[in-house]
Amino acid sequence: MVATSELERAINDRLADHDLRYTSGRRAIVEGLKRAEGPITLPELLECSPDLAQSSAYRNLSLLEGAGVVRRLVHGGEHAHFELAESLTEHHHHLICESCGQVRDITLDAGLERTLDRSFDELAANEGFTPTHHTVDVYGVCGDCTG
Amino acid sequence: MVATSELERAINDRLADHDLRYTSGRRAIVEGLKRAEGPITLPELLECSPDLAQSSAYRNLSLLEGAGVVRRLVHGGEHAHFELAESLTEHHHHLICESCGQVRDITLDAGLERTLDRSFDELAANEGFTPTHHTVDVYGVCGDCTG
DNA sequence: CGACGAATGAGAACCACTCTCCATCGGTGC
DNA sequence: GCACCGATGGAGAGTGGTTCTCATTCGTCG
Ligand SMILES: [Mn+2]
Ligand SMILES: [Mn+2]
Ligand SMILES: [Zn+2]
Ligand SMILES: [Zn+2]
Repeated sequence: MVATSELERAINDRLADHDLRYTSGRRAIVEGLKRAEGPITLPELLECSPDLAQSSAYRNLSLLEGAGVVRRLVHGGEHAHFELAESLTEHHHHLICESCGQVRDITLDAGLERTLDRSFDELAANEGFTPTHHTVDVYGVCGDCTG
Repeated sequence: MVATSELERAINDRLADHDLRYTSGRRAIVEGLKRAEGPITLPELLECSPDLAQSSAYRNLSLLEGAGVVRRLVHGGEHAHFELAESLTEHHHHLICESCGQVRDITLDAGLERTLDRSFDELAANEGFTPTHHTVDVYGVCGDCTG
């Protein structure tokens, strides 16, 4: 799930499964998300690919989300953030700067992830809840904002 | 931080610190949040206290949030959810139903919380990030929606 | 080429939430 | 009680990120 051509094929397959074409506009979005250091907002995406139309970018991000290619992160800030879906990259979590809104990826120890999953399964079972996935967000102030 | 009168006093103090009065409308909001089984949306809050004006409720929720009395939870759904701040209740996390949007509280084992905090401190230090708090959200389907 | 459905893009619409503005309230000093 | 004044409430307008509309363009398959 890491080699570029492999990733392109996986994306193509998921789009095909949803009767969607892998057009140049969609490819530009995926390229923008790949090039980014972490999750980015739509304005940031347009900045890096200025020939994308805003409405098309939003529409295609939603379609890509539905096809399991893109993940949307919604926090308190003004814009949602977008990144490639975990199934195309790897399971991870986020540092969120409460000052500038920047989001960065972090990866927890595999053992800790396993402990968390066990704990969630147990808690959820007690509530009649069927868990599918989880998110861990660490809020604070990033290095840029600390000065 | 549990006895009702103690809680009322704490809320009063925090409001006073922010030059805000503990008025009947704000008390109604706090009562609604206390009565609720978990985090609720503004429409749910108005349903339970129909004489609140929407604009006043939103304004007072924001003021209460600023005063550290209320916490706002923002997920992907259409409405934000509101609950009493953790410093007035206790640190906990959330189950989120992806079908109906309902949010329920869960509490992790204290040892696991400590492990998480250590892990976050370490990860954040490597990134020049200063963590202040964290959230853990477990997504899935609730019992009501499973049938 | 011709046809037809999918995709695009400019702008309108949506809607949760915030702001504006004025009436009212509540405390303070006289 | 009364005048004053900042805080509060309520109705409605405004904001802005995101989604929808619809006419046009594109891709694909005969
Ligand atoms: Mn990420
Ligand atoms: Mn909660
Ligand atoms: Zn920052
Ligand atoms: Zn549900």
